Amino acid sequence: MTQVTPVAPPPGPAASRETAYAVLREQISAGRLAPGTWLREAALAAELGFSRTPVREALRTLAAEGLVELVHNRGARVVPWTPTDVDETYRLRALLEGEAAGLAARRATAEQVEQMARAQERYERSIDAGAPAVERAGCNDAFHASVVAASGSNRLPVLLSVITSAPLVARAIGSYTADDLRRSVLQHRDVLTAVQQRDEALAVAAMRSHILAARYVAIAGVS
Amino acid sequence: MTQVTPVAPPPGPAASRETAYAVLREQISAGRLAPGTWLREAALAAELGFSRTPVREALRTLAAEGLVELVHNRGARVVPWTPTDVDETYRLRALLEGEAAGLAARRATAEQVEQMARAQERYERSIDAGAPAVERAGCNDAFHASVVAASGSNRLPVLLSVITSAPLVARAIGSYTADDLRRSVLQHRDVLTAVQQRDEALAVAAMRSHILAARYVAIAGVS
DNA sequence: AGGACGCCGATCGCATGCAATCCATGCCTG
DNA sequence: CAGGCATGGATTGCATGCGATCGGCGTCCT
Repeated sequence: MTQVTPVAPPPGPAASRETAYAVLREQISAGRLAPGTWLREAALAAELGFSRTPVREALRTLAAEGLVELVHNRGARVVPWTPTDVDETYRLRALLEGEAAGLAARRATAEQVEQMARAQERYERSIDAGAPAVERAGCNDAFHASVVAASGSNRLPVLLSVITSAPLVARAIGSYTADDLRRSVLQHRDVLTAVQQRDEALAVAAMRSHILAARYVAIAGVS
Repeated sequence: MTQVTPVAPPPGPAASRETAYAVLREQISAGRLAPGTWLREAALAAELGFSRTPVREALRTLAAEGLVELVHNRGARVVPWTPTDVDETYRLRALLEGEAAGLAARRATAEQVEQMARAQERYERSIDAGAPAVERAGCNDAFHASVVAASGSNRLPVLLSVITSAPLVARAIGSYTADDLRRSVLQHRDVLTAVQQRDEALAVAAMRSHILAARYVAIAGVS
């Protein structure tokens, strides 16, 4: 079986469950745990140094997000990502994040717009500096998160977390060409400008086209 | 504390967890467990006749769906539904179910279209027969579910289950006027026709307007 | 009297044990 | 030799116990 990273004993409340969740999610989405791999509670608990309970709860969370599939008395199996899945995910992201951008344009506070602008600045700097893919991906995530936060919706973050596989996006960003990166930056800027100008239609359209365009790179990443 | 229905010992695998989940979800969404109520694992376990483990997992699922809020060392608190929440939920449903209807128009199989037609027939019959609200709501759900199924998407059902509170919808349908019911039936027919005619634009628009219109009744139901 | 500190109870987080269930393997039978 | 069946092992589902942590309340000090 593929080895999962052994981790140090963590502090804080609910730390074991969250650590198990974070480790598994990272390993699965990064592809280190191949699709089809069986994840056994006891084995994971032993490797992570926890008991079965937190591992079990982490697996249930992952199952709710669709990353693994629970089979009674068999264990949890990593579900495979087909190009169709990625396509579907990105289309839904475009729908939901487009809505988020539109809401942000309508009702973001000055503070939230400021947050978006800072995130965008960091994103541009990380690209100009030729930062490693994981850092660029983090800055990209931060910008998207700032838009969702600026939407003021309580449910959009939940829905997006269900369908957005961060490491999948990271892998896609890692394989961006120079042109892809430039386009990504400029599309982010369009979204930012739209929100600053309270241009709802542009905000929706810019975010939608940004994600629908990124879709192709992401699809290529899994096929 | 509000009493939860004591239930008989259930059969089958994972029965305790699923029963606890079903009971709690029903009680919460129907309003028998008032918003703000604290749900304690030990107390629920005692009332339901299970141990804390399945209750605990049920609560985590409910928290993931946003029905309750977990607070460390305090318990789970029933999250209140404000008119704003209902509005937001219905807008997102309109977005997602509109997408579902569009996809259905594009790629539903003959079998799936047949399913939709049957569900619609049952809905119309239940209304003509003056069936009780809970049955009308069930038929309504069945139609919407048939559209989502016809979309062929694996993720739309998951996303919709996260934001759709069935009993909330049921309560709204219970307070429909005769005109509301007629409108609902006719809008369903528009969706069905659109899918049959492979008219994607109409499918999206009809479903969206159907849900956005129903929104006002639902909002009135919680305020 | 007002505020801060410390103790105590309540509650969750995690560990572990037991029982039920399912799959696979090997044997027996036709 | 093929098919069905019984048995054993592996795995999850659930129960329960213990420790950690947080909130509430009383008390003491200022």
